[in-house]
Amino acid sequence: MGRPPCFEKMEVKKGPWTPEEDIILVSYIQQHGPGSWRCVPRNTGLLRCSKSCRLRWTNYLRPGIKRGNFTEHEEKTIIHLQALLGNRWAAISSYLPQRTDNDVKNYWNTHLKKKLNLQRQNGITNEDNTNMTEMSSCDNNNNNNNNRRIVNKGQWEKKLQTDINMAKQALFHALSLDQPSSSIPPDPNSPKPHHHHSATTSYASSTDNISKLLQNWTSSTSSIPNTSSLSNNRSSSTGEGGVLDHQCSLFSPNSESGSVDESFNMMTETSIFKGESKSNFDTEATNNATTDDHDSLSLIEQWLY
DNA sequence: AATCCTCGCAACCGCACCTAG
DNA sequence: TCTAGGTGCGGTTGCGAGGAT
Repeated sequence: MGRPPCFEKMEVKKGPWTPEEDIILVSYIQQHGPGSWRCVPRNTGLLRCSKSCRLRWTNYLRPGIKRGNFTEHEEKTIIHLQALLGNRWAAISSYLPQRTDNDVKNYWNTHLKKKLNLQRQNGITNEDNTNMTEMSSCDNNNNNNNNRRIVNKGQWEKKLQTDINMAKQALFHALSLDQPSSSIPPDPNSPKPHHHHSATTSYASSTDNISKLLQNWTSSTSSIPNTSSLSNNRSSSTGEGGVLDHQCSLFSPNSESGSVDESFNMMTETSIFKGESKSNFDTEATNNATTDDHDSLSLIEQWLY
């Protein structure tokens, strides 16, 4: 029973992705849009499992991904949301459209957790850091609050409960609006809020990662891999850097503009991956976004910061 | 210069949920 | 309604880079 398989089982390759594989995947997604991951390996000839393709796209190749150091703003957001939501990285990262859940998770595990533990041990006193300590004590994996020197348990629980109630109110307010809006963070309790949202939100905003990748690759080799998807791609562009040219023509030239709102506007205007963006964002609804949306968002932000 | 150690990140794995047939 | 494919998410691992010895 069940629906028929999209492709027969085949040998899968594991380990790091090569630039050639990246290009194949990117060019395929350019043509077909993200989704139907099960069919990607068969249609592209990639010897990768569908999961691997999806992961590579969402965590690395997807345009608009911001790499490098986290800002203080982002750090605070993660700390607060982690305290509120626990280790729900997809939900947390949906508040940081330029960051992937994997990035957030890694950053938490490698930096923030350590940082917070250190501060806890040092018995920090300033208010901001105290808040961080309080919040971190909610870490699902760190339930040992034995070292906390801040306030007594009753006090911080009370404070936390107040914070959670405020957040709930803000979220309820935001989500109870009639139309969806890109400026409203998705419901963190929603089971699948992340990938489509963040992917499309920033989709047209930046192609830095892919452009750099392609530039490096095209400069290091004189021939494009001979795959059907690539040859199709090249047919629609000119010259040696066909794939890159194609990308540049598709994506926004304002790759350095960091604004999420700008990115979203660009996305709605120049929607490329129609399947993905259409299913998750109604352009009309976005254009009709009211000032209430902004009020709601600012309420959440007020609480956060 | 060689070896060891630590850290950060990309990728994999397994589970849960959703959905088409 | 049941079943199996498809997808998303969180935890974990493995590897490479850089620093320390």
